Amino acid sequence: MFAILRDRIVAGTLTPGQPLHAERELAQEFGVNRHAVREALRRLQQARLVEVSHGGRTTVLDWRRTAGLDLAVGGTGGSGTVDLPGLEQGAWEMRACVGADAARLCALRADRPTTEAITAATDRYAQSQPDLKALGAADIAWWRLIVEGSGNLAYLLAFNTLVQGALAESGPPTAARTAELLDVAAHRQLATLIASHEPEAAWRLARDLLSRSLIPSRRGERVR
Amino acid sequence: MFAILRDRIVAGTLTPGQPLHAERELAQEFGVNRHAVREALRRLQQARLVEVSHGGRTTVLDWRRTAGLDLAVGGTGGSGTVDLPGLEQGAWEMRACVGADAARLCALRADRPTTEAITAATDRYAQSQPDLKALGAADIAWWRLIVEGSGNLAYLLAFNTLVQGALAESGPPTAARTAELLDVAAHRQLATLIASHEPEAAWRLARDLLSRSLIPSRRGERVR
DNA sequence: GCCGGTCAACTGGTTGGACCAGCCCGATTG
DNA sequence: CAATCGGGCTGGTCCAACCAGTTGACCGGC
Repeated sequence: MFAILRDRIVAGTLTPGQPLHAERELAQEFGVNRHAVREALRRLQQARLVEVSHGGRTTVLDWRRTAGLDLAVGGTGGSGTVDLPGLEQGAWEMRACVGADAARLCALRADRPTTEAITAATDRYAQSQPDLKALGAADIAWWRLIVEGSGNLAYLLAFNTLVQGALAESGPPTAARTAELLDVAAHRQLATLIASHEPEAAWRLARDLLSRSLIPSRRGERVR
Repeated sequence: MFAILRDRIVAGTLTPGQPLHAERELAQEFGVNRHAVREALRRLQQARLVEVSHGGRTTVLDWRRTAGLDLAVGGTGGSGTVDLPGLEQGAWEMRACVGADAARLCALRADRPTTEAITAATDRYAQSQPDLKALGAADIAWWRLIVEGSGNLAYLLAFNTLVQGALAESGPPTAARTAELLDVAAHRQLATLIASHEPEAAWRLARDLLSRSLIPSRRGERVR
């Protein structure tokens, strides 16, 4: 219900400004109770995909202007992720951009316990090396420590969204992503740069490391 | 109802793993019908602040690990923004980081109509100069074009979240922010760099422009 | 003919109560 | 003691009203 309407909105089947059917009608159309409709509409409202007004009709919003990053992660697992061409590519670019700055801020701000925790996590990361799946999980845990160490709440929340959303379980990792995961040396070096508080070097290394999984952008090439 | 529970969770009054009261109890406590409780819980669930399981009890999640960036923007206006110390500072940093990369990608990818639209928006921006409020609105519209021109959907969605959330209407602009808004020359120059497809220079200028409104970070200084 | 108030018919918002479905845990029973 | 069963909790769904705003057509007076 929620997922269906959401998909229709982002797909453009329901255009911005267009009034949705009345709750009672929707209930009949979907063969479901009106309360179920209302809960779905509440979720659409929170996702800022529709606007409801007491007495008036519920209208579709322009999601490109109103929807938030959490659009990338459906609901609590079950609802299914939204299918937006280009979103995954964008998520990887965002990971590279924000991850690098998080490493920089972490090198700038992290206190002793934090840097030690990162070093310890680096060892755990190295030890889970043969298994790609375990490596991926350890990589996420490792980055989480850095993002937390950056002291930037917005980065932390965006990190959660990306991990649970567009970056989660998108099939087998690409060759570039595999290469990134296997480069334990770079991870170790980044941990060292953070521990020794070298923001600029940490930023540069993190940027290089995270940019590997990106499809190179050429002039005029639009992401879809 | 939603806002109250949300605030209790992020404030730590309700700790992760702790089971929430039953829906029927919550309805009685808040003096409201159970259906209203359910709608609030649905929203908490979508915000990934609680986990509900049929038959079991609804439990509080660790929002630092699960909540997404949209936590920064309450609901549709009315619900009120969450009060999370440090979130606003983090949001400004994120704006600087993502905005700069968006400018870079825009310079890399934007086609002719897009660059022309940006140039036109720059003029509109310059013309709304005396009024700080109008200038701020024009600034947002201007940046929106750049973010859209970057072809990165994740940036666009995050931009929406930031604009409507932590960055929205937080009192009068600071002196640094005012200086940024009044620097029409920098805006114009950035538009030129984008139109002439110079990603590196665009990135550098955007980064400088957007970093002005930031509180400088010193070693060991944690953002709260 | 135009203006302005009124009212009926929508819209979403809330309520109460009943019942279904899944989980948990203690009592029962082998 | 262990496996099983069942009752009483949990959330999930439904029906049937009624409240509360909004809208627009209608009708009277100017």
